[in-house]
Amino acid sequence: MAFWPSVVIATPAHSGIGASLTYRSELSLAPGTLVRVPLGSREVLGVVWDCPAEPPEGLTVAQTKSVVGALEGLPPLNERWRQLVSFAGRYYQRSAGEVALAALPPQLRELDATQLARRLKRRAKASAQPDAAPDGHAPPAAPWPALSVEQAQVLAELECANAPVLLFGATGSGKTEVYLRATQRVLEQAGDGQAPTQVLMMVPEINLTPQLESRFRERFEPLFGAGAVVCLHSGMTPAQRLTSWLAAHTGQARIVLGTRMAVFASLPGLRLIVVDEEHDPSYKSQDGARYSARDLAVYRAKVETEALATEAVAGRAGPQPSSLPGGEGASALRCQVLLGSATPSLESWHAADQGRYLRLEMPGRIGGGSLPRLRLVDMNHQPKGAVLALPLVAAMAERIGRGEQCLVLLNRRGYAPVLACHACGWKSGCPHCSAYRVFHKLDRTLRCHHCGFTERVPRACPDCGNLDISPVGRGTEQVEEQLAGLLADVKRADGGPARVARMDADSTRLKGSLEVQLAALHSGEVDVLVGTQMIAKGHDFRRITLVASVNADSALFASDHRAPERLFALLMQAAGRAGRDATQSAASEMWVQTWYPQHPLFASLKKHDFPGFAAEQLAERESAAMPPYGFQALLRADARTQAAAQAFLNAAAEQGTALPHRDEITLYPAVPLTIQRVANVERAQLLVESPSRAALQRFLAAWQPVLLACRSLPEARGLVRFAVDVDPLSI
DNA sequence: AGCACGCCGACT
DNA sequence: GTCGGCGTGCTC
Repeated sequence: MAFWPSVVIATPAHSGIGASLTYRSELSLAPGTLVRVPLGSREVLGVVWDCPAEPPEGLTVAQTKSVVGALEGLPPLNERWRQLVSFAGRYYQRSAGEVALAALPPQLRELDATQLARRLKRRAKASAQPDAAPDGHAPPAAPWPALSVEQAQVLAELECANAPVLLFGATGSGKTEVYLRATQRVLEQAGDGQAPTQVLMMVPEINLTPQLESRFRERFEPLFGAGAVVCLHSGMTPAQRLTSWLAAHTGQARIVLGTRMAVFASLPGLRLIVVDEEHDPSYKSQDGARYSARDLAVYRAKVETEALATEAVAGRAGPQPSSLPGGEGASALRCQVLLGSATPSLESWHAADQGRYLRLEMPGRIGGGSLPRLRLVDMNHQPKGAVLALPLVAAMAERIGRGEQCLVLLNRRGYAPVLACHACGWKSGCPHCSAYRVFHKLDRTLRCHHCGFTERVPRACPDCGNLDISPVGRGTEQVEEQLAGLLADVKRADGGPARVARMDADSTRLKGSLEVQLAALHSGEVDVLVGTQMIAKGHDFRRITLVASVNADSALFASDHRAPERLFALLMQAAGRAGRDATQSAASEMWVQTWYPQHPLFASLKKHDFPGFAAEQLAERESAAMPPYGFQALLRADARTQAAAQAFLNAAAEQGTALPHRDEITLYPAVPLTIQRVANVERAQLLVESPSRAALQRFLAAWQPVLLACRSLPEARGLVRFAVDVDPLSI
């Protein structure tokens, strides 16, 4: 008796290999089993997708190789996980194997069987020890904070929701406490006999995991043991990732906290997925399979719920009566998804408008604090060339004198985005990219933020020798320098001089320096913090009462149709950093310097009226048949010449003419990207649009072999790579 | 993507 | 005469 397992491996989408490869095995292998298989002259890790006892048609015995072996001791990946991976592969036009293997910890690929067995044994031993094991319902170490009326209301409605929930909560409204309580409720439910209940908590950025991790640990480790909370993100070492992944896969970890990659974690007892700051663009992957972790989270919750319902009907697991009041029964047997944001994505907002998602609102701040007042500074009425408006500087000085702190936001690191010669017009262009190199004054370098090419700043103009070369525009380094000068005579409440600091990717590059800088701010050593958007996100600063955005205008008129949405979210999020301490919130302010104070975005922002803003934006999107009213994909091409990139795209469009659903598809002409060349690679793209998501999907699937063929066309010589981006964030 | 095979220039 | 350049093509 022999079996013919179909196995998925880490083949890229365009390798020409279909969904899976068929091998031979003397033993039956459960779907989801991890196996080592021969591939050419190598041996690779794969996942069994199916294991029939009959060989597939059109495949001879001579063509098939035998499975080398299964990874012993590792339970197979369950059907829901495989369904998620299959869907992601199909939807984002990649192979299931590529998605599956990318979702597994890289160390699993290199680990040999004996090593793995040893690790698993060690884990089992550790969990058998009493101190690591949860002993039921020990009281929490510290009393939990009382819930606000809004929080209690939301939690009550969440409990009976049977659709994805969009939690629309103002910054400071206490969304995190809602996540914690919802998590607690899930973890106290009994599992289905095979796995204890689990929660997936996602955040957009690695920077935000440590503080959330400590809150979750503090809350749940006393209840569920020391290993109950694990993190999963790309900043971890391979060994840590493997440990966390195994803990989640075996059910020892009850909470997985992570970035977008965590959406693929193996969680056999998954009952709740939280996507915090669900509007954040970081949830969309920009390489490999370009998936949206938020969208996949919604899909995953649906798959898990359906499976639980099926099991309940089959009576295999049966609903275990939980300790919750109100006779939960079948409604407890589901996996919920909770999307949280103060400025939801228009996609999620629209879904809530349509009733596909349940919208729950928390408009008020904890402690009754109010949101900061918006102060618009019309830069047309400020002295020419002023980086910081005088009234803003005066307001900051006043607050420093009172012992309060200020945040200055500028989305550009370095000293100035360009260096220019006034005699001959030379500018600090990058020789490898169609972009300027940024002047970094601190280390006297010109740095390309796209390819990394760095040189010392020239003493004179490289073209004409003129010594008068000067910075154009401003970055965080410059604003820090100017503020230090402008506030030099300002005294703090304790009589000392005002202190200005800067926080951006440059100042936090070294490990641990982010924590050091945040600590300096918290302890009051710093009065004014200048920084990029990283200071606008999530951090809970207690003594900030003034936030200023110094250069927001570029986003107002960007060609990207999502730019206003992103700007609104950024300013709202930044404003949320101010007045988090309710005793100070009444006087807190959000300053915005702009040349266009009449722009409608500011009118909505002033009223803190996201629903009004969203309605306007959605109306615009609808009239332009843009998402979420229409559906898009991009075909992107990288090549040695722009001509080759465009030739490939045009050929692909031309040869796509006869494909199914072509009449429901609009193909736009190939165009170069805004930054046309990066690291000497020319980039172009072609927009694909359709009013129907299904039509777009079918067209893209049928297009795939055409793209493969176009790759080897003579006019596409020099093509480096191509990729399809479904539901792109920017076009 | 790897890793083969394959057909043309500068070295022991 | 070989080492090796990276162009095409395959991987059950």
